[in-house]
Amino acid sequence: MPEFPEVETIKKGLTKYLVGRTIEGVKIGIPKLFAGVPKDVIGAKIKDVERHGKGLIINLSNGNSLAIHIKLTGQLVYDGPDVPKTVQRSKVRIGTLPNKFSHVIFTLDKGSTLYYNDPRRFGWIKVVKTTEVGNLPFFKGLGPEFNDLTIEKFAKILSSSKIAIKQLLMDQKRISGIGNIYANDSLYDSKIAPDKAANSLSSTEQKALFNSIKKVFGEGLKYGGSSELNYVNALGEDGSYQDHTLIYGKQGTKCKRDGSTIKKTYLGGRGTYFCPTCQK
DNA sequence: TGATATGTTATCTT
DNA sequence: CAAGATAACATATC
Repeated sequence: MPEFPEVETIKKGLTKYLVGRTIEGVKIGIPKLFAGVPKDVIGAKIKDVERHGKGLIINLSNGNSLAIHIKLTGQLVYDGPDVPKTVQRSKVRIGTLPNKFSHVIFTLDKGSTLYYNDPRRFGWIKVVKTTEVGNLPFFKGLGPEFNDLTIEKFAKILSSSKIAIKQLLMDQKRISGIGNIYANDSLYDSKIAPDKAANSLSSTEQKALFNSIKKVFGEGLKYGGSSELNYVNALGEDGSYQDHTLIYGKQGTKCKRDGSTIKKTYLGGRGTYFCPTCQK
């Protein structure tokens, strides 16, 4: 799913290709996905791109911003004459551009285009004043970035609730950026059971988990994100973390540490993978 | 054909 | 009242 490593990868790509460009037009196929009016972005230059948790913000020169959340299946794909010929756009997840899921299309200067594709239409794009982005419910409720946390702050957050540790990690209001894949993998890596009460972790476990999240985030970035569903980067390329998950999606296979069969259950309505013997 | 996937938000329950 | 639990959202895919 699009979590920190995926959205950060998109942000880097968009920054490289969009900054300094001018939006010349917007074509809206599904109005629900675009809150705002085209004239508030047309003619504006793109200043920079920010990421907060799993959300993206494209700041414009006219005082407005495009606040974007791609949720499960959104894609932001740039196409233009400056895209290197060596780029292999995903055949499986995109095919041609535009395609039948290209619900919002931004026409940019120099013959380039930014496509917002979203088969499940869960995502959103909102035009708001740059100064008001922080008032949108999603950004307003967002907890601190995992990468900004020290072990001390992290430990304090964990000890604040007896909710299952996996659910706490995925609660964007407490810590932002962690979703189902990296929550499962980091808990496996640190040998902690997903349903263990967050406030019952020892300080050794807290540190192990902190380091494991850093590690799996690093791996996610290294492999360009996880494309097991619909994620692609800003140029439409697949990531490959889905081929390197530690435990996500591996139910029925053997644990690499002790050979036990990996189980799948549901915790908070979300798929949860764990080794029943080495995660305690 | 119907069960399945999930990030966020809304609503219900304790 | 707040924290936690559960349902809803949307729809392509297997």
